[in-house]
Amino acid sequence: MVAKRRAEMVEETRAKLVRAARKAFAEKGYAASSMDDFTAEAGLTRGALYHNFGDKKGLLQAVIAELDAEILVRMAAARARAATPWQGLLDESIAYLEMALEPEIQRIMLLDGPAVLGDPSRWPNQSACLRATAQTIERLIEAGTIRPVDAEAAARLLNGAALNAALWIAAADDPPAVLAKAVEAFRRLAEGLLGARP
Amino acid sequence: MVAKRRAEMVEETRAKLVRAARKAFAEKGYAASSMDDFTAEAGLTRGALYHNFGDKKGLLQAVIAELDAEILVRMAAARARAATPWQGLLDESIAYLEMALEPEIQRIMLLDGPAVLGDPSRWPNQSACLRATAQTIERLIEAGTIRPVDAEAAARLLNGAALNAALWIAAADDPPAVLAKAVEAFRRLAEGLLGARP
DNA sequence: TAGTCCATCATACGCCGCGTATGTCAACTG
DNA sequence: CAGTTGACATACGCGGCGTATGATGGACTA
Repeated sequence: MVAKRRAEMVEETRAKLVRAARKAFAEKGYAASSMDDFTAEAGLTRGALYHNFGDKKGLLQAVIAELDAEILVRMAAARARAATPWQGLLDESIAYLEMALEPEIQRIMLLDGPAVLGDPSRWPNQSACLRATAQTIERLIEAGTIRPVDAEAAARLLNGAALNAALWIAAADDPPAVLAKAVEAFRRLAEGLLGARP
Repeated sequence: MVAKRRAEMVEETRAKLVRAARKAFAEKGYAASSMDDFTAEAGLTRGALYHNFGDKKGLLQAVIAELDAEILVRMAAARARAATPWQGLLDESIAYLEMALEPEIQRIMLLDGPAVLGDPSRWPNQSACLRATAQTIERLIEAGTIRPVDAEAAARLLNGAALNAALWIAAADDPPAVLAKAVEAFRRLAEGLLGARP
């Protein structure tokens, strides 16, 4: 147990801070989260935070990077389960929509993230899940499933639609019912990307 | 000049505060805007602010209500100029997208607003421009132009897509070029709402 | 193995901004 | 014209952030 390596201890400290911050940000929001509070909860002080992450925004970036990686994995899993590539695009988008309903993801990545760090496409990790969707779209274009279109633009629009729908659903009185409406409307919009029109 | 009525003076004070706050929020963002600073700039103190708007969030709500009303007018104007109702929906959405590029609207309504006040559909004025879009869609359904769909869901998705696209465009290196891509992709998505498919 | 260095974190300090409690004056009321 | 109330200014305390400084214990060298 004792005599750990230096790198291990640093990594452990960073993990503790990210975990505590993630919890605090999700529950109270970024602005209302006191650094003294959640660093203490992690058994540390603000000194460790400033040393490892520079400032409060740096820690938020780290938390977002972690969340983004998790989202990426879950979207890929949804896409992999689909019968066709087209259904894969729909399923990964719906999966994104459902994930965006989780308070942790919604509060940190969809509300505070853009407000504090600016547009997601400018984030350090470049918002991996956005690029993943763009790649999915590009493959569908190459396969002839959907008409040529700027993949990045389409991905941004689809993600934006899902994001906003998630906020709407989460604030609704009857989330499941509203989720169904949103999914149906989303499918209709996405179908606008499909092949030739009459 | 002197001997103004009480109600007039109050309205003037509120207008001054809203104007100063709107400027500060747009330039520095909500969190970085010091109430002491921009109240002083309006020739007042924080006392007036707390008396008229309760707190900083209350003032943000007032600023947003003002912006929302302006957006509503401009969207209606864009829709009115269109040749057909369908083109009206597209034009009002594109107008929204372009307005979302303006730093004032983007910073206050799209970034800080949701982060501080939560989902726009829960705002006091209920986000008038969202309801306007929903109404436009309902009319198109009644006219048979687009297939039946939950109008509110479609409106939320379209607005969300436009909103996110705006953030993307504003942060891009070549905004005009990216705007063109976004508009084209948006049109394609919206066409998914149109009549029967093959 | 002893000595030195430096990364890692804790502690201490000052500044700023928010919210509230209190004070003041002009405007309305009868 | 006296009393009341609304509209705003002033004053105070608290909490949070950032930085500067201090302490400790691995890691490397000879």
